[in-house]
Amino acid sequence: MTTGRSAREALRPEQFELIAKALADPRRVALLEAIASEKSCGCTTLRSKFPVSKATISHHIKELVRAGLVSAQRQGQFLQCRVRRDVLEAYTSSLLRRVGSGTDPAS
Amino acid sequence: MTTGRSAREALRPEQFELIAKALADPRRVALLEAIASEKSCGCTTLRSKFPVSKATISHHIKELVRAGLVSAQRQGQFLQCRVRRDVLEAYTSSLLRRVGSGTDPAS
DNA sequence: ACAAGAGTTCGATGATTGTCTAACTGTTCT
DNA sequence: AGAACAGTTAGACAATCATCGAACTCTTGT
Repeated sequence: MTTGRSAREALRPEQFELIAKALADPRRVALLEAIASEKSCGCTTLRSKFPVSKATISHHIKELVRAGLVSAQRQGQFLQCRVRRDVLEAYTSSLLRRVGSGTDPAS
Repeated sequence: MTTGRSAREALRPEQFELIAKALADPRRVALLEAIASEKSCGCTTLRSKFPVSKATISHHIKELVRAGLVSAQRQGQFLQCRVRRDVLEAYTSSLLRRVGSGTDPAS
């Protein structure tokens, strides 16, 4: 389904920073991992996997959405969230590009 | 010089977390970027590029070394530090692998 | 031995942040 | 309408962290 070109190009510095900060908390990465591996991933479902309150889950999801790593939409009373793998890949690409040259003497 | 197999395989969770935290500070990423683009990169050289004290530079470098993203050795009174690009790549690989499946319905 | 320079270590401080409880909004079902 | 459930928001608190100045170690050159 072609993914849309969306985040394939470079990230804006602001988003780069938001992503890096979002990934800095191990719990949040675990959450991201759980979202990626689940089909439906409401707060309550996720909450049953982590020993944190639903307020904390909600907060983490908000941060992940703010960083662009996750897209979420209400489905009735539930929250449907999916991992934006393209954004994650854009981040890793940007990171490798920024810290790329220097080691290889070919440049 | 074949790089050694070093960090090609998966990172230990502990190091994964250290790296993520190390990359969370924009200044530290900028520092990492500067180290990657410079040949010699002592604290004083780096300090001239960022408006921070040498104590702060030293602290950031220590964190980068602790995370394994940079290797540093004293060369006389100077500090010689290089970016461990293999470790950075191991991090991005681990990240993509962890948050990998789930979006594609093929599994 | 002495001075100057490069980097480290030590507290201290202000800002950020992960977490909680409690109160709130919105949805679904009877 | 009312109860139960899903998620959000607000305020508070503790922990972490980036930063600094100052004192320290180690090296180099005189």
